[in-house]
Amino acid sequence: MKNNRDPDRTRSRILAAATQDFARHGLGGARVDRIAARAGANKRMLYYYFGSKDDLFLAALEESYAQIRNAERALDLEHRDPREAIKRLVEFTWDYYLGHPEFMTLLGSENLHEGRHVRRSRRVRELHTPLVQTLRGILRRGEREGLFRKGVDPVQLYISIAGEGYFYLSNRYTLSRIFGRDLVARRALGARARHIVAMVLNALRR
Amino acid sequence: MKNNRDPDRTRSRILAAATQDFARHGLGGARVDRIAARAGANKRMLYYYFGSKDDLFLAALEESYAQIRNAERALDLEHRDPREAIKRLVEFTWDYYLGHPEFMTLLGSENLHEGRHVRRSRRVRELHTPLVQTLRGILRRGEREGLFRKGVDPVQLYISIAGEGYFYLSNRYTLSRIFGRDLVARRALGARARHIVAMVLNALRR
Amino acid sequence: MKNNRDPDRTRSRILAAATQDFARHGLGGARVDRIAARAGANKRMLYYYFGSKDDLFLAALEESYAQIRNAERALDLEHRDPREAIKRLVEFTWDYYLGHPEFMTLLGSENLHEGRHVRRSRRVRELHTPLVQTLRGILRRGEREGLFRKGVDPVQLYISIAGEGYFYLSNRYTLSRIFGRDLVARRALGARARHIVAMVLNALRR
Amino acid sequence: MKNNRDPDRTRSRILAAATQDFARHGLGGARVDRIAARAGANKRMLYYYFGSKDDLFLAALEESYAQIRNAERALDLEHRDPREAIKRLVEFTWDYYLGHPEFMTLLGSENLHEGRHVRRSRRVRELHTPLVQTLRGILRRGEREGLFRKGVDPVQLYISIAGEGYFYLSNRYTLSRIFGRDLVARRALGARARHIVAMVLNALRR
DNA sequence: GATGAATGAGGGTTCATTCAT
DNA sequence: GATGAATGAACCCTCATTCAT
Repeated sequence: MKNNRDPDRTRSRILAAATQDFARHGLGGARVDRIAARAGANKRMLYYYFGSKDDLFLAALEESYAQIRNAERALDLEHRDPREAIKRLVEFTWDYYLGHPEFMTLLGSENLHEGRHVRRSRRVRELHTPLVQTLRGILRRGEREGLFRKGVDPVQLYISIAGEGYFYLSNRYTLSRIFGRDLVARRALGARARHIVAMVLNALRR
Repeated sequence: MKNNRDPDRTRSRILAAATQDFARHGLGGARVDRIAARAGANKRMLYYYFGSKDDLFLAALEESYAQIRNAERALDLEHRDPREAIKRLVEFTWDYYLGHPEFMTLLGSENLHEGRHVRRSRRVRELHTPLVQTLRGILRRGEREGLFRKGVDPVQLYISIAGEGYFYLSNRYTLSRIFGRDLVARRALGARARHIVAMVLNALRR
Repeated sequence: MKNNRDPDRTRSRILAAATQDFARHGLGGARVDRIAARAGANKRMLYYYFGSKDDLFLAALEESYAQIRNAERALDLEHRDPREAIKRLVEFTWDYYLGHPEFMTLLGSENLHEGRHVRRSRRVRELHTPLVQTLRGILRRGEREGLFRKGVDPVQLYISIAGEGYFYLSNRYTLSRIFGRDLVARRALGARARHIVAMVLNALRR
Repeated sequence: MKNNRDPDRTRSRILAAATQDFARHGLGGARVDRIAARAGANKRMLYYYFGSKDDLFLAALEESYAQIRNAERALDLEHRDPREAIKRLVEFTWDYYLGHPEFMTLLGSENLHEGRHVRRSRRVRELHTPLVQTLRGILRRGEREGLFRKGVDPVQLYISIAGEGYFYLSNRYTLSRIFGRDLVARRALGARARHIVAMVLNALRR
């Protein structure tokens, strides 16, 4: 059951294992040995394909960004009623974080290291141009239709939408402890989703 | 320049150095040698006063929580107009994160490790009971006075207020990169502060 | 409940704690902190009274030697029938090792370190002169009375008597394992005692 | 002078160096750095091959047990006159301890630690089954031929044979000191060998 | 493309001992 | 006689990376 002689699968198995390990333990806490073992690959292969632990981390991060942006594009927000579009985006973002906690941890690690990997990546930058355009379009249409108040910056809005979910989920352990509540109980999650939608939509009202 | 024979100062110098190093490098990335050196103390003293790296991390975290909650209490929110109180809290929270980036990184580390330190800390739990009471009171008064919509959960609201600032600031490196903007430029920071205030107050409107 | 101002008790408590710790963990494995804690004394006192860990070890060893030789002298072997005297000595030695396992461990440690403490101790040497004299006397009387064979060296005999018990008891863990028997079960201990007595008495027969 | 690329030699060099260091300094006193240096290997290799200092100790112990039992088997005791067989075993055991002092120290360490390594080792247990069988056979033949007294337990006898040499040699430093004799002078060693043979054979007589 | 063996720098922690009071 | 605070050397172990095959 060796994974010999299927370079693509070897590569992608390493990347998957790495994403998992980086997510669970952070960049510094991830272990090259563990990643190789989990991927069923020789440690040397990891260097063969990715060059270094840092490069592997960047590859994992790029891949994760690509995935969320891909899923986002499929929402088809441009052709919907502005309020509906915002609601969909809010719910999608919440659900995505909920379903992909590793993505948040990857972001956390990258920011702990002051974005030193992402800075070198052209791909990451390119992935995000469309997102801003789309949001700007929705906001404009909402303003014209008298639904939204004026002057809302699409970037600020996106960061708000993401932040409402990110902070709750990425910091769920400390928040659960300080507030004495299990914030990831099923009912709590549902309540949070409704809260965020209400917050954002109300905040945009004229 | 020995720092002999002033146990309190030695202890607090170690704690300060530790907070800094944990903030900059995360729990795993922090170095016991570096902390001791920065504190001008012998490495052994760190263990003498705190027992282990993990216990030192918890001490740093508890201290940080205590500081933000102390500052928060000084806002005297109970005796203010509900809208004013919320605005002050929002601005305070933003300013605090802005002025204490190490606090965010500490939280990030603790959550990466699934809250395993904070779980053992009674102190952290106790520090937060008053905060929720205060917020609940403000929301009630706002409802009674017809200013705020009903049914807003104080815990959810607090997480929103904090999340709006936390995500923007803690993830400033990746966000700056993906949106192609310097999010910590002075003007950008001012814009974000205004955005958050507007978001939260608008969201609470009846 | 401080043990202030009773120097003799402090000293002897330290010595007792040290003997225990050296016995349990060996010279290298013993811990100065643990000894002080167990003695309810400040660590500095240990150095005040004994000078160093090594000197403390020697003190413990000397004290232990003194105790076994004292108990031995009380057997009053000189005035007994030679066979009876040997039997008493064999049984005493066995019982003493059984009741004072820490003595064996102390000896083990000292020999691991090639006797470097005992070499400096005049006291230890002096403690043992009478023992050889006594044994020599018993053997001579036994020979004259036609009970024992000739030419048995008292030192060799003593080492045999001690060795029969020492090896069995000091190596009880490995021996129990390799022979698949619990050598310190009550019945096993009784059997060993009888075996040793029989061995030695039979070996001395004419 | 790199010792690259000969895994078997590397492994066995580490094991040999470890055996020496454990023997000389005990388990606690042995130093991983020293072992690696003496083996001409990188310290990391020690962990690569053996996992931990404790596992390395067990490996050394197992290997030492295997060696003495191997040499013992070569004595071919089953086909000899019972008295001759016992004599050969006694002399072999004495000579082996004399020639392999490290084996005694290893046993001493293991027992200081209450047999915690050997307990996990199936190999050690298995190595010793044949020995007891052989001794039992010799004793039975001796009884039938009217040479030996009845009721001697082979395990007890073996422990006596080993103990007579072990105690004398392992405790040679303290014993030499307390009796004021050099017990490892050539003549003393010869005398001890003769003493043990005489003791054991006389003790078995009918 | 793939492998097991090897490396050296440094990780957190513990130690016996001493200083200032 | 007694104490808490301080020291620096060293301990076992782990890491990302590279070499030889």
